[in-house]
Amino acid sequence: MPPCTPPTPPPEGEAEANIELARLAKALSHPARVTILRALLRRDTCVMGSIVDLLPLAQSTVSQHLKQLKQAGLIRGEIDGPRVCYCVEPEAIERLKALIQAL
Amino acid sequence: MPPCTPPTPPPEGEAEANIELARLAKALSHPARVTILRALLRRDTCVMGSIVDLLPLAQSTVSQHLKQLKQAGLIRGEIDGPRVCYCVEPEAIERLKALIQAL
DNA sequence: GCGTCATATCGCATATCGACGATAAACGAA
DNA sequence: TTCGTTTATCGTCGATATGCGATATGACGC
Repeated sequence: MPPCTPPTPPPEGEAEANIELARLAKALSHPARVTILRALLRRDTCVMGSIVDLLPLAQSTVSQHLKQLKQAGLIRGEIDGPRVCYCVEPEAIERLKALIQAL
Repeated sequence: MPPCTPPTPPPEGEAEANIELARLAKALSHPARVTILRALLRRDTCVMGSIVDLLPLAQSTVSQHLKQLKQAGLIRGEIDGPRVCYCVEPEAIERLKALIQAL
């Protein structure tokens, strides 16, 4: 007999939390995106050009990664003259931390 | 001028941490895998058959997801008679929590 | 207007993911 | 040994991810 406790009913709203966590985790599932997020958190950079310099990737590829981070709600892009200034969404980061910590 | 601090050199060993975090995040990047991990953490189930019952997926698909969780080091499978008993690797979970919290 | 700079998007190639059914492999019981 | 139960693997498929160069878009200065 395997060492298992009797099956408990899955807590309320767990399915939604699982989907939300999976979405956020997916956004972090590529080293380049983790690198970008960390750089933005350090506030080293916020402009595309300098983010590209951090990575061995083409500008278009970096733009795609930024798009994914934006779609996951982890970052935001504000138009700043001819550039776009990216910054993190602190609430989303906190949400991610909370979901992971609750595991 | 965008509101950026002067560029700081990236901390020591950050690239490795980014890769490690991306690997762990990738393992959690699918709702089914989050569901499985949570069930194992609750110790509701540990055998394939009951895990399959939790999900609207075929047995072979669940086996694939378990394989990915195992390859990421988040779970372990112990042969228990004709069955396999899966359980979480607490150290890996703690590592994940630490990496996320350090963001 | 025109050109320039910075960024986003398009189009394409390749690789990986996620799903399934079918089958193989391992084990206990009869 | 043979059968049934349980899990892993294989082969295949469509969908998605990742990368690039080329091109479109948008904002500014002239």
